[in-house]
Amino acid sequence: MRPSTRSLKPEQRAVLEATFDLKATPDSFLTRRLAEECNLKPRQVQVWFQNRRQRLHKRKRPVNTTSPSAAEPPAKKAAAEPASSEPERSEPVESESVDSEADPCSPALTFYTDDFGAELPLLWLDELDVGTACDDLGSETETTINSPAPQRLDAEPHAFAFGSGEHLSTAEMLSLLELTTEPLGR
DNA sequence: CGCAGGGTGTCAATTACATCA
DNA sequence: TCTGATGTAATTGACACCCTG
Repeated sequence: MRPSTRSLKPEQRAVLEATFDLKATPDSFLTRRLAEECNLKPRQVQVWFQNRRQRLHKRKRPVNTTSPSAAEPPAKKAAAEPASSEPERSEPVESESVDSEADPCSPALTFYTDDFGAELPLLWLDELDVGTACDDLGSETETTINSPAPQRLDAEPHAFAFGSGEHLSTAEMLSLLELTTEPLGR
């Protein structure tokens, strides 16, 4: 709302928002990629996503001061507990972000809209070199993208595995992203 | 095979700053 | 002008996982 001097530029935020809408927890490669595209430090991108997730959580369930421990189990382990049935993990990727926040401030951003109805910032989607698209996303998703391998693929339930490979079509990429996140419902 | 340490990532909480009413 | 509320970027501390020796 307020364009604070400390805030990121609208274009940068638009890219991050759009990406967040599809993937709330980007892996290291995607983080670097976004940092590159947005002219930010990877750390900044990381922090942005972190804060974004935090904001989303707080909005969804406002801090209940009544019984914090009762309603919220340890929750610490959720950080690196991908396969577990953490309800929170799947939620942050709802809609809300792009529609309500990115839109008004994304003048120069070009989005790709596929038959899926999802929008992606072309800048990074176009350049993702994806190799082997795994058909079976249910348990072990392994998409290979031509770039340095992230350290912790398992950090996410359906993480991508970067290695080497060919191009994945935009539609395939989108479908992967769609499957790795909640349905956008747009 | 089991264990310890390093590296990495996430989350929750917190801080610092900017802006607005 | 001052103050409180709000939003955002960044930091800190704890925890969990993977990899390696």
